[in-house]
Amino acid sequence: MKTTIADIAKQAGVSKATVSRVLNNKPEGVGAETRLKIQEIIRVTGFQPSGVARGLATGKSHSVGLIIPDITNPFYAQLVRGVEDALNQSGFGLFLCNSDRSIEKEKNYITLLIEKEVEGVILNSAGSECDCQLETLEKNNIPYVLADRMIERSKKSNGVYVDNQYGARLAAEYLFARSGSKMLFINGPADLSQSKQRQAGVEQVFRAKGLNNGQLRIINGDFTQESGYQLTLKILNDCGFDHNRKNLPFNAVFSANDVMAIGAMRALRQVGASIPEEVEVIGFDDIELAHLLDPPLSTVFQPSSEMGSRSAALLLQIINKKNPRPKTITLMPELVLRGTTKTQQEKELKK
Amino acid sequence: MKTTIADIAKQAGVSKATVSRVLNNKPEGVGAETRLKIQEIIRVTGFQPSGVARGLATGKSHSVGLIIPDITNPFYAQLVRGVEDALNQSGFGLFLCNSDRSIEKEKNYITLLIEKEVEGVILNSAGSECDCQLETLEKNNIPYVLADRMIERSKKSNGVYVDNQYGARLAAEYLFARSGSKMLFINGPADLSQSKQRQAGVEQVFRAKGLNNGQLRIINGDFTQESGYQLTLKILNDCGFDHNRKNLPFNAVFSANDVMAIGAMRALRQVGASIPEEVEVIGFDDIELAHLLDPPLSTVFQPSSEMGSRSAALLLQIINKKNPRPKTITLMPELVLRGTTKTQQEKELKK
DNA sequence: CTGTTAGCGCGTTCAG
DNA sequence: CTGAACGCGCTAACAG
Repeated sequence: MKTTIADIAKQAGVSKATVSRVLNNKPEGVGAETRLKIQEIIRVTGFQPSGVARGLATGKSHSVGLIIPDITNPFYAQLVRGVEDALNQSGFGLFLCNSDRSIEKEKNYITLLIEKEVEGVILNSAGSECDCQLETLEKNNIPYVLADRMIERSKKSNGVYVDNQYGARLAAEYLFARSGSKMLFINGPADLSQSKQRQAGVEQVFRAKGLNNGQLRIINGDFTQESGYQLTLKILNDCGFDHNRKNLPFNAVFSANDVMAIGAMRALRQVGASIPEEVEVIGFDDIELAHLLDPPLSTVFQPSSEMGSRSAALLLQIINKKNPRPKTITLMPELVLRGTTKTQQEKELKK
Repeated sequence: MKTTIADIAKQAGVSKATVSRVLNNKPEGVGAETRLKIQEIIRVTGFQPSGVARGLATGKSHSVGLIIPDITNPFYAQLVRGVEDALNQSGFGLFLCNSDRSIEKEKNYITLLIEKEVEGVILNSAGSECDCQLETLEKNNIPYVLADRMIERSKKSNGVYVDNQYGARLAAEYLFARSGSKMLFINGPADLSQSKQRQAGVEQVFRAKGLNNGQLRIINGDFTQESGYQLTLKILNDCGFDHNRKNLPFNAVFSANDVMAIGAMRALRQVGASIPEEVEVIGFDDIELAHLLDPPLSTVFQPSSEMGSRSAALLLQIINKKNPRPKTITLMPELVLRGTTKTQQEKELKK
């Protein structure tokens, strides 16, 4: 069968304990000669100790879980990459879980992760109102960090966030800069913390500028390209938009992610509205392909990969008991102006 | 501390064995009453058995590893999603590993996975020449399936592939259809099986049509957008391309993946070559955003998600001993014509 | 139908 | 410096 620590011990003519000691690089407790001899045997035999058995004995599985909505979304792919890289440097394994933002799937995954005895969980998943999953985690005494997903109780939790309100403000300030601007804000699902914060940012600018209700329309999509497309198209149709009459119900679109922005652009193009001349568009995320679109998508950049690596680093800190009290890290987004917005220069000129 | 099966047993006034039996839903061996009683205790106490301990006892970790180059690449993201979904349905956990196509990283990950005692590995990673990782896997008696990555010895291995040669032929046949066509083929890294097969496909059509050497130029990129851009631009410059003289060194580009195709498009646009009028472009993969580009990218569709789910299903079969002899599944790619190619209709008309 | 006894492979005392 | 013995939490025979 599989070779074990006992086999190595027998071959070396020593006891399992000694082999264990060299396996774990215990500084002392083994003679230099015996150590070399055992190491040699391990080398030639290609022996690998069982992490499972070790986990049982030490209570450390050396693996963590990561729950995200969907790896297929480029934003999460970046985040996962950041997590994975940071984790791997510390020799940790990563269980990947796609929840599709379903609270039920998320619960099942948490159950799975607990069974796997992960040492920690990074969570970015379903809605914000139900936090029973976190209770389960806490009851089982397994630490977690929230990535880009604030929830009510998260004030007491560890988390890595991006300042969504600030990001939304950046976009809103740009789009509301010219007088007579009318914005369509395609927000994410209403129950998400990100959505609430971004909406707060938009409304903050809206109020500061003293605009009227006709100048801001907010709808909620589900982050898919299709929803951005359908929602935009519906509004266009409902308003009885006629390209010849140039009666566009808005001249600016701010979308809570790039993918929906792309959907919106598709709808706009379909009805013959030009971008950015007639409608300016700003997305959120800055996925890799955003600058490859035509016109290249202006957007609010989120440091997704960094959010992942910081989350992982924070979790590792907690696991190593280096971090007693809850800590929150906030990363800053940036406005990236490209082809779907009129240039700043042009705006200056018009003044 | 953590509650264990022994605690439950004590509370129920039975032995650990009995609890274990209801935990594993052993059809018989437990009285209906006792079973209900134990189930109730488990429910209220929220007890979850340790998969680690179970793994040690049964030799089944109920988790598998997946090694891919980079989750950030949309193609792999799709594949991972397929794998994860299929695995999760069977209650398996997934260790995700990004190798960056580095043989060393790949080896380290395999070591990690062996320590984790995964029950199987799905592999799509580094070059094709070194197969010592597979030997390690075999020596440790852990089954694996190759996903979209044929290697020399893979004839004897389980694998799920897409017919790359056929896919390349589809593209080449289209692009070589009109007389006087000159194709630039941006292939992937030369050592990859996919690259070899695609090149074979292109050359097969090339020979069948009896074309001359001036009509096909093959270069190797590394699947990044930047490489597609740089390589295309270099060729354009080396030929002393002058937009006014209309001396384009090729009128068709076939790229081994969509991302490089996008890079090539960027280069073409930069020098003022129109797509598809002056240069037709076909990519490979059909990533989600391909049809959102302007013009929408024509490409060879690969069923990446299905490749993932089929790989996982196959691996599970093997794990369950249902699949004694090596099996190979080949999926078929499809040519998707969109805006970067002149339409078929137009070609018909010109005849 | 249920309890007892042994391990699974490793880490960790505690003697020697 | 080293070995024997025990335990991690659970499953799997084997008894009763």
